[in-house]
Amino acid sequence: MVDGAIPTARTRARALVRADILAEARRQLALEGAAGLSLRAVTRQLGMASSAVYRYFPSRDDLLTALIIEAYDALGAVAEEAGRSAGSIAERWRTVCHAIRTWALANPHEYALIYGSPVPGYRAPQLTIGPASRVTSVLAGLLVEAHGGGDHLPEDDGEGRPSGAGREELSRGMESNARHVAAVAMPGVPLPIVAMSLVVWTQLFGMISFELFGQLVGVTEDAEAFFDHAISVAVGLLGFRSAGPGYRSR
Amino acid sequence: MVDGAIPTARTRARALVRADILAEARRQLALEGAAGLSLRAVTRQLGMASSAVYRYFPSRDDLLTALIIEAYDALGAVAEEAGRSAGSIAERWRTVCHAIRTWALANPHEYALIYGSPVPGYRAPQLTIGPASRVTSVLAGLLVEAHGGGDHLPEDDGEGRPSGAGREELSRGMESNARHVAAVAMPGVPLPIVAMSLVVWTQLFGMISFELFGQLVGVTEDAEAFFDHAISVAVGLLGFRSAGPGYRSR
DNA sequence: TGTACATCAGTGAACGCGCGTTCACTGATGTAC
DNA sequence: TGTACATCAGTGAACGCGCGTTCACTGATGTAC
Repeated sequence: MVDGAIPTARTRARALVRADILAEARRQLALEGAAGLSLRAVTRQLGMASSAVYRYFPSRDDLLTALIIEAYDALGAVAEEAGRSAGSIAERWRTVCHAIRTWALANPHEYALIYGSPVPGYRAPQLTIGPASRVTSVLAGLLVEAHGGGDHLPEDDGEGRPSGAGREELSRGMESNARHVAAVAMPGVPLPIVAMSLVVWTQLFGMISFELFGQLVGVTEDAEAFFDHAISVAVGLLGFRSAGPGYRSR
Repeated sequence: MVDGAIPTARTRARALVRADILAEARRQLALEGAAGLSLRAVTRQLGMASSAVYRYFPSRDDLLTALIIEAYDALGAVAEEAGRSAGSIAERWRTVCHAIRTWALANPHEYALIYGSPVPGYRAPQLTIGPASRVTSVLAGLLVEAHGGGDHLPEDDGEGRPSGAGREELSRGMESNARHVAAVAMPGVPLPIVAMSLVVWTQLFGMISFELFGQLVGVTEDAEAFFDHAISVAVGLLGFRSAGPGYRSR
């Protein structure tokens, strides 16, 4: 079918069945996790012969790839929408972080699929790179906006250093890391801030993973309060103008 | 066999075979990950009948539990030894963090087993809690030492607040989290520092997980420099006395 | 508009595989007298 | 020290299961003339 041509009944049916397979696979992923995903179980649930799925996905791995892309896209869309919210950069940063956590809590297996331990024997193809970068692009975009737009840093020392911790010089290796990341994702953002953003980025996902994977059980009873606190710290470290009188989600 | 009695030949043989099974299971875990661990493969490799393993482990899950405990204990031992190194608290903190990362890079599947996405269908029994807390106890211990021992905070404002970021009041929920953690693991450490330590803790493991699980590929070429940088930030946030002229591992 | 042919979604049987676990057994090791 | 019995590590066959993938097929849908 050429782009723009009228789709035939067959083409339309094909798209529907493909969507059915993906939906059922997603459902089973949510119940059992990636390791429990089975082509036979999916087709059984759909009332098809197990061999029929090969008309749509060449192998189990390709189905898994499709699910990974879906997950990245779902999270990416959630983050992008949160990034478009009103408020200061700091407030939008908080909103994005909360949106990511909320999505992760609602879709734990999908989150584990993309941020957990790699599925054994599975190698992520290049296809997943684009969707994977959507979330981080939103966070990077807020930093770019902060440094290109009107929201200046409150205690900027003129060389873009964050206040307080992180004042140290960047090591040669770290400066090279930051330079590379800045070139790809954060043009115009001072390198010390870029470096700090990487620290904050790993903290954010580390915290969410710990919460989801059970490492916080018995440690932080109030996981939401902990999350809020960590984001306050991050906002401070990134030097955003203060978000005003105490942001609280919900 | 009563404690202290002379072990019979049978008892000694039993201990050896049990160790063989665990060693082979560990080897397969390192190659394939937890999902690829199979009782039959283990016994095949050892030249035993597949049913023989049931004399040692009642089920696959019990073998997995033993491996999890082994992994926690191995990492715990590494961290404890690093914690006993010479130097200031800040230097020892760095040493411990590097030891954790080094162990994780050398034993990626073991790390994934304990800090990655939960193994589907497996529920960690209470037995794992003790070994699991060894690593974090080392980190907590350094903080306790810093506040009970001679290493005072450089810019302590008298209420134990870390300098720079994190100056904000703790929210009610976060204060309760910190109070609980302090009671269990960090007696005498001011609550704002306890709160900060949780942020730093999740950053540390988030960073290691991201490195191991491939999320840093194409982002931080020099992962070691990034790790160093993040630890510098953490050391600053926790208010340790400066580690002196630039610690660099290797 | 009608016909002949090409496409292709879906079928059902089969292949070959590996898994965890059970069970009746054998023979060596350990224990009580 | 020797004998009778109990313990228990290890065997090998079997059960029952589910998996991914292949393949020749059928019949409905689409296309070219």
